[in-house]
Amino acid sequence: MKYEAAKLKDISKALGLSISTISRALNDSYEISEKTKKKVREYAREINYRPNPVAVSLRDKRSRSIGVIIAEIANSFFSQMINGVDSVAHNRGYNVIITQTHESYHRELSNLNFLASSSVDGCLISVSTETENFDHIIHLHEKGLPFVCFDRIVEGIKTHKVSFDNFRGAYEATNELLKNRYKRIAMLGNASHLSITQERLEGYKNALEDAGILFDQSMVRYCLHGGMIYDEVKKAVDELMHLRKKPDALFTASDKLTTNIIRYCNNRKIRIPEKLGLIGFSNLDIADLLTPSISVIRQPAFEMGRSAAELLIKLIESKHPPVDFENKVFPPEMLIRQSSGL
Amino acid sequence: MKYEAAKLKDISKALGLSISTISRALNDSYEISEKTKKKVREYAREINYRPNPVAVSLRDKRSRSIGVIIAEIANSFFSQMINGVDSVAHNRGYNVIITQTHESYHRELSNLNFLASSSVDGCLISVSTETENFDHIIHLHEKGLPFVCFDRIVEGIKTHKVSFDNFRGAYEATNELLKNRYKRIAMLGNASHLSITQERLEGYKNALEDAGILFDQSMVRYCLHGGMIYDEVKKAVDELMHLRKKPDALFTASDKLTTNIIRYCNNRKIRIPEKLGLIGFSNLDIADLLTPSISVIRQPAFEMGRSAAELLIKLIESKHPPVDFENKVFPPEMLIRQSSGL
DNA sequence: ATAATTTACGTAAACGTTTTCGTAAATTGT
DNA sequence: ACAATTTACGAAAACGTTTACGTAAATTAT
Repeated sequence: MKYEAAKLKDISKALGLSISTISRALNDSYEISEKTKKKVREYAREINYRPNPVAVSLRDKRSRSIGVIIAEIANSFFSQMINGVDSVAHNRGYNVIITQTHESYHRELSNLNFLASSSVDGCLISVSTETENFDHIIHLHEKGLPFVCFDRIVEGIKTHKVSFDNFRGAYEATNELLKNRYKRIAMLGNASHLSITQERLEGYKNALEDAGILFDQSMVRYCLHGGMIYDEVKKAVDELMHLRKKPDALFTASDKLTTNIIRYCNNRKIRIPEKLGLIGFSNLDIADLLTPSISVIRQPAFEMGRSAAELLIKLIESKHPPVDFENKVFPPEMLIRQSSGL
Repeated sequence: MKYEAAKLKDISKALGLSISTISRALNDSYEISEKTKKKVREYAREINYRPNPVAVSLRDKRSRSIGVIIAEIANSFFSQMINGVDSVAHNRGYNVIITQTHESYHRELSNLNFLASSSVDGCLISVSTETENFDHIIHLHEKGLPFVCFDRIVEGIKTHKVSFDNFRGAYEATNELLKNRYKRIAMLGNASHLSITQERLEGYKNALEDAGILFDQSMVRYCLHGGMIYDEVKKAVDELMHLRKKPDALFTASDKLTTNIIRYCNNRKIRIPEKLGLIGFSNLDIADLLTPSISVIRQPAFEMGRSAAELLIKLIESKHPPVDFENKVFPPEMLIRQSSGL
């Protein structure tokens, strides 16, 4: 026994009216008498009729669903962001289809094709760390599929963007360490070609510069997988720690990097903040429970998700392509705790 | 300019063949000559044709999508579980639509209606803490919508279930505390009517009993929101801590309860494990990084997700309703660390 | 050589909606 | 009283597939 929902035909037969009359009655058309409307509405409610969204999608050439492409659900930044997306999408009657790249370009490609062929009305995308070429996205965008980029920004695409003030976050974080008299501050970044990595690097550089400290390329290391793979992080920090002049503080430029550095220091018995000052990007809501509590740059992920979803839906529902595009930049929330100095 | 995907008609016109011939060629029908098939396939590939899934859904009366109802995405257990669901669903060509209840019965109801009317082929559900009546689920299930229950089990529904050995997890956790010579072990549980809460309570009780300790009702407290709301947790622990004979150890029966207890102890400067032994359910992957490191009962969330998805898809794709139903019970992974005693 | 069968394709219906167009019946206007 | 208009509805097409059915042409069988 397959699940069968009520349809217009059922109401039509039951009331001896045509299908089109039923449809119009339920859509409150002026062409239908109040008496008929009432009768139809009552019966529809009785059998719990809901328009079949698949049929409506086919007819309207829109599915009322939006696709989301992110790296990992099991990442506090993204899961909070999805919450934001979800909250506005559901309110506006849109379905959300979430796909993960796990930081793989290949999966990003296949997810994107999947979403496009699934007739989503638009797409929210934060590219994978592996993605260096944006042709797949630009191609679909040019064919008319609405996109909103968030977090990791795609170059060369004319659309709305929701991003974060990575420069300022990194600048203030570095500055916090400087203020606490750390002298040799290293930076551990995500994949070097990502927009966010470059912006964070600039913030870090500028803070050093403003403090009169010479920028030293050897104090910067990148992790292609954004900190997901512990061994990659370990290798990078090991290198830093074996420099002739090793760092006395560390700025970590992603969520997973921050937690894996803490794991590293635990393993190596490196005391934070005495031996190594630490401040990093993180949206983990228990960063304050660690010992020492971790100073973090927090991103307003939920609000960013809301904003991205709103922009996308606006794009989808507008008749004409907008003349100019918004670039919403969210400010960092600096949560200064123990790890960045006492 | 709206996004327009290639369709059969485009190929049909281009090659001067009928739409049905194109369709059959692409579906490798025996009725079409190899020569034609080749020609069609090549052109289809050239224009990147993909069948419109909405049209296919309407035709086939199935959408190749499954709905998931959980409490919170931003909860490590659920996000890991979704990863598992996602991994098998995508392999089998199914879409995953995730909805959150935020532990509200009302939202569960509306999400379920939304999914059912969205023509999902089946549903994976872990009920909200507020849900005490399962009629909405049973009703849809009786109308033929396939369900698989996981984690929090629904009573009175004849279908596959994917659960966790809550009894054993609670038993072993309590036992661990007993082994370390804690005498007055309290339990902090999720909403009392949930299946998981009752099973965990039984495990806790049995461990006490086997150790010859009298079960004391006043040592058990429940949090209706499963630990989501700090004040609710605080109130419950405050009560425990103001008992004449206050507990010397605590068993927390959910993810959020465990982290919020740690927050409570931090605030109140209660030393773990000296003043209060602690062991709890948690799937956080940084429980080992806290000081002290937290002993946890870990649930194989990813595997549970995979299993649930596999069972659901099997249900969806089987012609006849299965004669008997599986009840997969996953064993706990006990990660004993410092918080439960030295 | 002619009948029977197979091959290779086209036509049309169906899935459940919405909407354009058409039209009897009822109402209004003069 | 008759024309003009409005009211209230039905028939049918369209969205993009898949597939049952029909059928010329090609092949095989006798």
